Amino acid sequence: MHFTLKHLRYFVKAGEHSSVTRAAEELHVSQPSISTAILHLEEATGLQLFVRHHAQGLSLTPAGRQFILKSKQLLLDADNLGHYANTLCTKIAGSLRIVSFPTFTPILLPSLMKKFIETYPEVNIQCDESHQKDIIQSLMVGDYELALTYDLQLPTEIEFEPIIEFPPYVALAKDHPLAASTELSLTELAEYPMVLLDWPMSREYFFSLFLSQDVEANIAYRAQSLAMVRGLVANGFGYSLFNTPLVNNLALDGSEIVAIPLTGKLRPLRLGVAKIAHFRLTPIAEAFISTLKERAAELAQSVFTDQRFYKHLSQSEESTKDNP
Amino acid sequence: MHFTLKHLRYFVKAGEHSSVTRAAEELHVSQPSISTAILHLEEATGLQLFVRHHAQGLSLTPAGRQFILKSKQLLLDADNLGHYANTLCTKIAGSLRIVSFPTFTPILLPSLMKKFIETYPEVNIQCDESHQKDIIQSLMVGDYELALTYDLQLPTEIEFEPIIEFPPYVALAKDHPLAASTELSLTELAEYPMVLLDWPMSREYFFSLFLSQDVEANIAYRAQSLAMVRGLVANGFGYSLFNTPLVNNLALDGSEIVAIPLTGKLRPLRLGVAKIAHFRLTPIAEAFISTLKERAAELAQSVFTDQRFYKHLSQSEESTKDNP
DNA sequence: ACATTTAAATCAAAAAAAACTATGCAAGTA
DNA sequence: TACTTGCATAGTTTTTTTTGATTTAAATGT
Repeated sequence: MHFTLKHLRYFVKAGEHSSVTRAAEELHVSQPSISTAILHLEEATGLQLFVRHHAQGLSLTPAGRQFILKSKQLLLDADNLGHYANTLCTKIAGSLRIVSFPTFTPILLPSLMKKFIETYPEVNIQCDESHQKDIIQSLMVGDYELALTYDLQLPTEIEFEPIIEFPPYVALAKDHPLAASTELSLTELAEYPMVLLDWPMSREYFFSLFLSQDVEANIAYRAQSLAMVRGLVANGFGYSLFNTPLVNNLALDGSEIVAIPLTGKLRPLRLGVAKIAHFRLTPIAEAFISTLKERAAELAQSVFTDQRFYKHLSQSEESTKDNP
Repeated sequence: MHFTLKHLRYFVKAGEHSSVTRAAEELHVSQPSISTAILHLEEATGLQLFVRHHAQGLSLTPAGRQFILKSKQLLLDADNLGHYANTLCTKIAGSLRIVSFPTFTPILLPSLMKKFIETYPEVNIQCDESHQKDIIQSLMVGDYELALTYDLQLPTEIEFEPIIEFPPYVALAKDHPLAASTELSLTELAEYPMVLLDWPMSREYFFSLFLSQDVEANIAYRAQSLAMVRGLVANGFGYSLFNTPLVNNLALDGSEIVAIPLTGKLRPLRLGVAKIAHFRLTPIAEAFISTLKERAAELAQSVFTDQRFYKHLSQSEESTKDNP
């Protein structure tokens, strides 16, 4: 025989008042409900919890006194669990786990997380990086509540809300023959050697761009990291196509890169938040999304704008780097 | 909306197995039971606990992962409460509260408690002293589980099990005119001054003895403590009637007392254990009663026997005190 | 590509638990 | 002695839980 929290609640109230009737009043139930609950509990525990006094209530036995203490504690714990659940789903406190696609993560997330933590200091953010397939997989399994990624290869079970649009652009070494162009087409580029970011989803995306222009890319080098692609481009191994803003035009070895806009109708990449469809987000996640939107708007006004069109980028580069 | 321990149990099992079906199997309930319990819990907490996967179970959300941890803890606490109750009503460990009548308490209890604690070192005994009225009162209110007292003035709600019988005897100063008698009757004593232990129940008992012999006592002094009665008797203020064995024949000031048996049909006092009728005793109390019975048997073979008949007492006194 | 399997949600019906009203009973109170 | 108090019990009704059957939708196998 098992006891329930309700049994304990009834018992504790009766014990506190030394009265079944008063417990019933206070709990807004009938007197027999309390009475039978106590009987049940005595049966379940094998303890005699009360001494009954005719016409004047009841009083706890020594065993009952010992048992009521622990019972109160358990009820408190149960209430706390309820409150905890409530906190999890209403208060902006606790922890948030997100995954993000690696290209823009180091550009976007550090400042975003900083801003978020300033507003909600009680939140602990864990942000991991994964490729699209793993992002989707771990979202589905519940390892993360949210993902920041591109709207590519998403299954129908994943809901996507776009935030920023990134058109592709060309990245060249400063001394590349085409480095002085104000804009370029994929057709013009095709004959030059290209450095490819050889990641599952990115690879297919770049190929699709060339396909849409009916040309074929001349892949000279493949690299497995963005830093390596930048390094190869800056050192003249070829051009490359990027979507995420360049922001900083130096490769890790200090050599310079130039960004040039592309002509032609090319599908841009849309960065946004992905989550499981019809998934009820915690308020932490909701808050994170709105902070992200604010931050995206800010960035669109500053660094990202310069990047999106070559003019802006070159202006900012000329003013920031070449002039002084 | 409230959740129950059962809901938590179902949820935790499902979470542990990432499967409603397997949880149902393990808990020997149907699959819909688990399913609805989880739904209910999600409703009650406002949390999305699981991500559902068609045809391959479900997985905990980050919030669900946080919630399941605390849920497991609460379930453990609940189980522990059950075990605790079980311990209280089966294991000889914990605490025992008893009351005892003051006349024999300092003679009987110290050695009895020592013996009991040696066998059951995990028990903590609290033994208080009270007069009969308070003993009964506090038993009824559940302040104590057991009482050690005499079978006098007990209401029907109190169940009494006799353990030892104490006939009354006379206590005299060593130099009292009657000190050499081998036995005495109340009629012989009546003319001498008597020292009365002036306690509620004791008083009535001693009077009833005289009443049964159709004589009246000559109360010269009244005292409110046994030690004082012994002192007065030893210093020649009068004789007194005792029931509890003398054991040690010295008053607190070192003067000596002599014990002499009484003739005539005199109601003895029966010492025993009292508890509320139909009250389910804890195993600690049960164990205590059997230890008490053993100890009573031992004492009846030694000190108490010498006391009950004057011959034995004087022998032991002569051999122990006068000879060396 | 289609059938089969897997596993959760849903539905309606049955069973169990809990609640209520009314009543009984024993002791205290007027 | 009649009246009140307060817990226990009985019988009913309501609510909750459980269940078997069915549905749904994705994964798996041929």
